[in-house]
Order: sequence, then C-alpha cells, then structure tokens
Amino acid sequence: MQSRTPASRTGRPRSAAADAAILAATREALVELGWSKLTLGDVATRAGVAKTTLYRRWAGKNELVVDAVAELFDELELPDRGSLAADIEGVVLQFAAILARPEARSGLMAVVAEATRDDALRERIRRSIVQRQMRLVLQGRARAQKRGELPPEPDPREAARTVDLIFDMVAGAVVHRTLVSGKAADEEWVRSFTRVLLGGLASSA
Amino acid sequence: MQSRTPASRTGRPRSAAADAAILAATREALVELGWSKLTLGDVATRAGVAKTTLYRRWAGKNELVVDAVAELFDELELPDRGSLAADIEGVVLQFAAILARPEARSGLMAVVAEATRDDALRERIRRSIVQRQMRLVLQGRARAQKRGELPPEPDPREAARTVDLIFDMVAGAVVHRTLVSGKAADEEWVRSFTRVLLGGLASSA
Amino acid sequence: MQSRTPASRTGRPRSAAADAAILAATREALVELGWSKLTLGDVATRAGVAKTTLYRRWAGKNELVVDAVAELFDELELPDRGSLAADIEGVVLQFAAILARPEARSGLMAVVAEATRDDALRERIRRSIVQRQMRLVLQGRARAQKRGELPPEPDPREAARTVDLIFDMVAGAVVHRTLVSGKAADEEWVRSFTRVLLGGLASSA
Amino acid sequence: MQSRTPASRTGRPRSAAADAAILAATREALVELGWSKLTLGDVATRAGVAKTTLYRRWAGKNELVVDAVAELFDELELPDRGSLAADIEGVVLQFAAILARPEARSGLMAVVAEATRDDALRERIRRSIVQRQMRLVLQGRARAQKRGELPPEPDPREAARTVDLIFDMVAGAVVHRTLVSGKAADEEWVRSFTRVLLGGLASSA
DNA sequence: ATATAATCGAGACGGTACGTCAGGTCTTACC
DNA sequence: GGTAAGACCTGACGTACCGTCTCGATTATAT
Repeated sequence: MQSRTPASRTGRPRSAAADAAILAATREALVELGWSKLTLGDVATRAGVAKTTLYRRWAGKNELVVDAVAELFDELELPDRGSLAADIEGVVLQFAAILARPEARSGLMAVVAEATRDDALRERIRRSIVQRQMRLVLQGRARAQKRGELPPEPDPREAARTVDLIFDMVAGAVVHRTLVSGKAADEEWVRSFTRVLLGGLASSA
Repeated sequence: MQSRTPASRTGRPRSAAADAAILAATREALVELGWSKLTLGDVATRAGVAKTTLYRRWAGKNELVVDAVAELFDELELPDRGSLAADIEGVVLQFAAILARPEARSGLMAVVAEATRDDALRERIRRSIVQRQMRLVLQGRARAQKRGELPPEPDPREAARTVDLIFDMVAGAVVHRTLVSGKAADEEWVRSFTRVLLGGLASSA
Repeated sequence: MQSRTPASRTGRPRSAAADAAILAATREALVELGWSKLTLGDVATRAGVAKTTLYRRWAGKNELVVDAVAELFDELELPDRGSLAADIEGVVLQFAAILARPEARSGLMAVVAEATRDDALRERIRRSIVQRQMRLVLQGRARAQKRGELPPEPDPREAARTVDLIFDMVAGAVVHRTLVSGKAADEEWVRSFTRVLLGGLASSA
Repeated sequence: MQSRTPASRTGRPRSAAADAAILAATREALVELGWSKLTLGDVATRAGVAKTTLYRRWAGKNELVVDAVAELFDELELPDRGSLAADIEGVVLQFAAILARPEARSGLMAVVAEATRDDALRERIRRSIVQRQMRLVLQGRARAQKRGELPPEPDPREAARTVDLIFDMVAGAVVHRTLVSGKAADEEWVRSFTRVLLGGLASSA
C-alpha cells in the first residue's frame, strides 16, 4: 500500500486503524464530492486524523485515490456457472455493478487521466487494479479449457496477447458504455456483448 | 460551441479570432502541462487574451477542454479501402493515432471523469465528440451493405442498438489499450481486434 | 465643470441633461454605497447613460465625486441675524447639517484623502469647494465691520491670514466633531464653539 | 490590535514578527502608493508574508491601515515647556509634523472617509487613535491647573465637554490646514492658532 | 438633400486586484 | 518518533471594476 520502513523500531508506532479510516473516508468523499472537489484536508477531517498523518503515508491525492478505489475491485469473483458464456456474463455484470457505484466512477477515470502524464502512477494503477484482476481472465480460460470449450493454448506469448486483448475489450466496453455513453450495462447489453466477444474469439482462433 | 445569441446586434462583437486562439492554446497547454496542471489564466496568457474573455465564453475548464479536444476528432475519415475489415482497421488506427497525442490523452479521460458527476458535461461530451463521430460507424455499415458484406438491417431499433454496441466496443477497447494498459494500439493489435469484432458480429447475426 | 471646447461647432452636441443626471446619480450612489463601493458603471446605469458618455466628460471617479459634492455646499447662506456671533452660529449649523448628509460625508473625506497624493485633485477641490465658500467668511467679516463689531483690517496680508485661520478652525472643528468624534454638531456644541472662537479672535486682535 | 484567543494552546503559534513586518510594510506602501493604490497582496509581498497570513489577522484594508497609522501617533509627547501656551504649541507642532508625513496623510483621511459608512471602523479609529491621544489634553490641563493657569474644574461633565471641544478644535484645525488647505502648519500658524484658542477658552470660562 | 462629424447605447476587450481555497510544509505541545 | 492542531507559503480560483475599444444608430451643422 504505502512504503513502510520495517526497520524503524523506535518511537510511537503508526496507528493501523488510521489507514482503514482514511481509505474509507476517501471513498465517502468520492461519493459526495467526486474526485476534483475532494480535498485531503476534508478527508483527514472525516477520518478523524491530522493532515500530517495522511501526508506521512501517501504522497498525494492520486496515490490515495488509487488505493481507495483498488479495494473495490477485490470483491469480483468468478463462480462456476457451467459455461464460458455464463461465466463471462456474470463477471461483466459484477464489473458493471462496481462501475455504477459513484466512488468507483469518479475515482477510477480521474486517476487514469492523471496517469497519462505520470508513469509511476500508471504503474501503480496497473499493479493495484488491472494486474490484480487479470486473474479473472486466466481463471475463466482455464475453466473453459477444462470444460473443452477452448482448446489448450500452445504458444504462451500468443496466449498472453489474447488475454490482454480480451481484458482491453471487456473492461473498455463496459467503461465506455457506463461512463461515456452514459447507459446502464444491463443484462441485455451484457448478453449481446458476450455473444459478439465469444463469437469473435471462436471464429478467429 | 458556446451558446451565442444571434439577436444581440448591439455592442462590440466578439472577436472570432479569440475562439480559435483559445482552443489552440488549450491544446498546447494540455500537451505541456496535462489537464490537472492546466490553468485558465495560463491558457488566456498563451492565447493573448484576458482571463475575462475566456470566462465570458466558457463556463469553466471542463467545457473548454471538451471543445478543444472535440476538434481533434473531426479529422477522422473513412476512406474506402475495399472491404469492411480494412475500413475498420483504418479508422481504428486513425483513432489510436489521435489518442496517442498527449493533448487528447490528457484531456479526454479527465473530462470523462468529471462527467461522472456532471450530467450537463456528459451531454456536452456526447454531442460534441461521441455523437459527431458516430457518423463513421453509420457510413461504414452503409458501405458494407452496398458491397454485400452485411445484410440490410430490417429492424431499425435493433440496428441502433448494434451501432451503439460497436461504438462502445471500438472506442472502449482502443481507449483502454492506450490509456489504461499503456500499450500502443499498433497495426498488429488492431488487426487482432478487428478480426474478433467482425467475427463476433458475423456469428451473432 | 468639465472642459468644453467651444470651437467645436459640428457634430452631435452633448446632451445637457446627461450632466445633471450623472451628478444626481453619483450623489444617489454615494448615499447607498459610499465612496469606496461606488462604481462608475453603476453610476452610468443609474443615470441611464453609457459608460463612454461618463468618461467623455470626467477623467475618473475622483473628479466626478468632487463635482457632485461641490454642488451641495452652494446652498450655504449667511442671512443677517443681527450679530456676528449669531451669523457664525447660523452658518456653522448649516455646514454641520450638510456634513450630516451621507452623500457629503462619504464623498468629501474620500476625495480629500485622494487629494493628499494628487495635486491636480487638491486644486480642483480648493477651487470647487473651499474657495467658493470662502465668500461666507468675507461676507460675515464685512457685515461685522459695518456693525462695528470688528475693527477695519489695515493690513491686507494679515487679513488674508486671519481669514484662512478662521476657515480652517471652523471647517476643521465641524468636520472633526462630525466625522471623527462621531457626535452631532448640535446647537449646544455650536454655541460653545462660537463663544471660544469669537473670544479668541477678540482677545488676540 | 486583533482579537487573539489566549485559550488556543494547540497548533503552531502565530509569528509575532509577522505583525510588525506587516504594519511596517503597510506604512511603506502608504508612502509609495497612497491608500487607494495600496493592495494587500503588495503589502504581503513587502512583508515577506503570504496573503493568507495577512487575512488571518486583519479583516481588510481599512482595519490594517488604522492599526498601521495608529502607531504613528504614539510618539506624541507633552514635555513641560513652562506655560500652557508653550505646551500646546509644542504638541500641535508635533501633531502637524506627523500629519506632514505621507503615510499619515494618505492613510488617516481615507479611513476616516471609510468610517462614515462603517460604525465598527469608526469605533476602531476612536479607540486606537483618538481616545489614545486624548491623554495629551488631560495631561496638559492638569499641568496648567497645577501651575494656576487654569482654575480647577468643578463639574466633571462640563469638564469632559470642554476636553472634547478642545480636541475637536485642535485636531480639526491642524488636519484641515494640512490636508484640505494644503498649507504647512508652521510655527507662525501654530502661534496664531494657539493664541486664538487660549484666548477663547479664557474669555468663555 | 447630403455629406461630415461628434455623440450616444451597448457591450466586448486587456488588465489588475480581490478575497477564498487547497496543496503541501513546518512548528508547537503532547503522547 | 507519531500525532492533533493549526499557522505558514504558494499559487490558482472565479468575480468585479477599471478605462479603452469597437460597433451601429442618432443628431446636429455645413454644404
């Protein structure tokens, strides 16, 4: 989360509760104010913490928001629904549900925007959010291969490329639908989208 | 661009040159500073214009950036490359090229993020950017139907839904690839993406 | 009032009504807003006149206010009340009454303050206000000499010096009482003041 | 000077040096620019202090200038020159010398003008400047009574009224001579003025 | 009649200062 | 050494007026 010097044994230890309180306060402020009107002073007040404490743990607003938003995506799961199509539909719907929550909408896009000019921030996002959820694609593919829905992938480089493509297509489409087009990614839309995606993957294999 | 009352015949008319200078200065500042460090005072200075002139024409930073970025996408074209796949690959590459320019990267995601909390802004984005480029999808489909690559669409509601889906998938995937994954949407990626998209559309029809 | 080139015979003549309307609007604004919050744009609006018209006739706020306030003091009179003491008391009370009006209070002190750094403005004040009311002192002395209350002044330079001193003492005391001490220059105070002034002049002659 | 809550024991204490630096910078700016062109931003810069620090301590330009000017008058003294007349002449000359300094000229009249529309400001002026120097009149009278030049005052209300009158006459005359008539209150003028004042007080007693 | 010319209203223009706010740092006293 | 509190410097905000300018439209005198 943030750099912590484990060697420091002296002095008062950092409050562990403060971390959680600050991240929760950040999400609360994102809901009420959105990214651009969120202020670190306000977050500190909400968390019952001094501004100094906050700055000792995070470098700035961007890093704080990334951490606060990243936690939201950890609740994504991939229960076995019996078929690849059903599995995908399920996780896409979960993803859409998270993006429908204001703390995710406001925060995620903003830090992505900031990351266009800050490589360290982009890397932090990739590691904390994107990479961490890549597991879902891998897990879904493995399960589909076990079911025989997908052939085993002989070339690992090609496999990685396909995973990336799928991830960009899934995440990109849902985000665009939700945040740009401004329409809900509801069951009907998810079903159409999944049909096209799977059909394309099958035909292009 | 901004509302202009054509009825007001009296008083000194607004300088037409100022509009262009301001939008150009905005893009220049986006390149050098990015959205979050862009200040309206700086834009005004670059444009050789007083801050008040800028505020007289745009409500704030968001509206200004939307207009400045929107102009970038007007250069998109759909030359006839002989097949639907080639047409799509061409326009997607153009789109990726625009998104690779820093003034687009910085500005676009930021205003989308802001739009999550501002319906008027989202509508402005939809009208100025999204809707305006929807023409490409329509034009491409018409051309493909004339070629016989796509069947004529009997149900207009279903047709509109498909256009929306395609747009979300194309725009979303390219944006996610470029801005989130942080990798170039190069020819190889575009070819893979187009193959999946077209294959999916064909199989799901 | 303001410079007018009598040689210009051609072109549309300046509206005579505008001058009066502007000065009246200025006094009205002084009453409601005071000097520091009075704006020329607002005065123009109140007078039903364009800002340009106002600037064509006055160089700025200070000059305008001097002219607007100067008119107030023209109503001072020196009716013959039978004795020098009564004459002085009468005119001092009139002066105090004018200074009690908000348009005079606000405007007069402000332009005097401005004049401390603007010689042209000080001269304008001296000519438009101070000098113009000096007549009262001269008239009062002449009348008192005719009555035999004051001896004829043999030395004109000494006479001028005395007139100046009286003027400074009268105007200064009333202004200080009204605007600094913040108490009314009522009949009782005026009687005490006049007694001291006349007694001093008599004993020092 | 400004309200200070002595109860607040926590947090970083206010810099004591800043107060003095700001008031000195204010007087410096008054000398160079005069009241109307003095800006708080400029004062802050001169004082080597942030604008916010200035606003944290003073409500606005008027309050700041009152405090800055008030300090000037604290140097007034009433050395024993042997007679009431000489004492008065001495202090009036000192007063005139202060009023001849540009920081006093510019500032004093301006805040008096502002005070015509702001009761709190008038009270601040009365307490910080007028009342504080009233000591001179009291001290001078006591000394004169000890010398036998003035009879003891039996009625305290009448005594207070006389002190007020003297103060209005002295301060008013000097201010009017200096700032309105625009002539120096030199020794000759002061001698004439004192002769009239004392003569009047003696004859009206 | 028709120039010619200055005025008028309206309102945009380049500036400057306003007073506020947030970011991020520093200085206290306390724990 | 961590912590709460809050003062501090910096720099941008969006607004208000300043005094100037540029319009089209009047309203006079001088042809």
